[in-house]
Amino acid sequence: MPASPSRAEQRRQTEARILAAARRLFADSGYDRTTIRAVAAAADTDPGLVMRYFGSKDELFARVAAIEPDEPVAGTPEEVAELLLAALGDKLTADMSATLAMLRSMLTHPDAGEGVRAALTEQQRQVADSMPADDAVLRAGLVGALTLGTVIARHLLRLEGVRDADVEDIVGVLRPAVHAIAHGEAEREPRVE
Amino acid sequence: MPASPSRAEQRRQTEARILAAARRLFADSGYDRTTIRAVAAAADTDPGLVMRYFGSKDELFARVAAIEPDEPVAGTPEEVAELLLAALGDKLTADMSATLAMLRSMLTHPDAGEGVRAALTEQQRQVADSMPADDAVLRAGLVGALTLGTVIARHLLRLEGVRDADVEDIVGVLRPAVHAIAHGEAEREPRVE
DNA sequence: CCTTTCGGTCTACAGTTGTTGACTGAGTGA
DNA sequence: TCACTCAGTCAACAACTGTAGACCGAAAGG
Repeated sequence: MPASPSRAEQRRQTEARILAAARRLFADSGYDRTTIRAVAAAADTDPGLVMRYFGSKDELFARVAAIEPDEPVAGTPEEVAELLLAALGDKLTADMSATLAMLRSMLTHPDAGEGVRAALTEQQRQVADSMPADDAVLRAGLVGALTLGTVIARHLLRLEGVRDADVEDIVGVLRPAVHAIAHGEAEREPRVE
Repeated sequence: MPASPSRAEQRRQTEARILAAARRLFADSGYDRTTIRAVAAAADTDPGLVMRYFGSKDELFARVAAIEPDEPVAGTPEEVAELLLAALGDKLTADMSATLAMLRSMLTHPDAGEGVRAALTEQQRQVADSMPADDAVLRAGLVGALTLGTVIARHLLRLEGVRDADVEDIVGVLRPAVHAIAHGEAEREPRVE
């Protein structure tokens, strides 16, 4: 066994521990209430090291709270609605360490919401492009709002009934709603599989 | 003109200035980033006074971030859905100093989300009671999620298209969705007025 | 008019924060 | 082997925080 791993390897491990700890703490406690000292302690290292490796608290946060954009969506309005429902299902299923960090911290970061806003806006444009309606941007925005609200309700507020429902049940209840918002009238829901 | 208003009156005015300043700052910057000193400065008074009048930062916060519960809702599922839409319309219309404080600060307060969660849960119970479905709690929660997401999208994120849309348009787009979530199938939307 | 009350101000304290810089010791390449 | 690099440690900083308490001066009340 390697009693002393190579220096490069050691560094990689330490950085990874810091990132993991930061992710967890930012997600649990938000930006302000997460201290460099706490991150260092949780990563079993020193505050000075955290600074040296990541520059500043803000840069560390940026590394951890970066939002990977959703899959691009396109197609007929019905197809887009189904794609959005699938994406929502993913957001409700995944372990959420990233999304949670994104949500809680973004809402507590100095320029709060900017990250979430950017991500939602991007998705919104794509969705809007797939609809002919002249209130397309509004409709696309409202689908985003529904998604955001649902994720917050489940993961952040842990709202009774939403917290521990099956993801398929949630998506099932939301399906007619998403279709109704995305294109004028409610669709008869397609039998999946 | 009263060069020197009565002592009691003076006190009332000062307290009011402090409360107004606190409401604004908590809403704009969240709990942690709002300091007693900043509140005092904005109210053109002294940090010590703020402490003397309100006890602590936490008590001051509780005073301004208290959520007044929504109107109770009841009736047939259709009626309940319409009541919820009306309540949503109100939330989108009002100047939101209270609701904004509630949202932004609640999400940044030490025990974040507890207030929002409590308010939503109460409304949720009422709504669930009005539906026969056995997934009533889930459906009620999702209506709450939609409401929450929409308010956040408009006031906090200021999402393009949602930010400056007419409230009636938003409610109009959301009507079939709310009906679809609240009771299984989408209603033919009632012609209002 | 004189004492009491109390709104308002000022100073200070103890703790925490992000951040810096000097230092140590072990791994690394010549 | 020896100089060098660099991961990791430690102590300290300046700024800022919530909070406490002493103090002042004018209104209130007898």
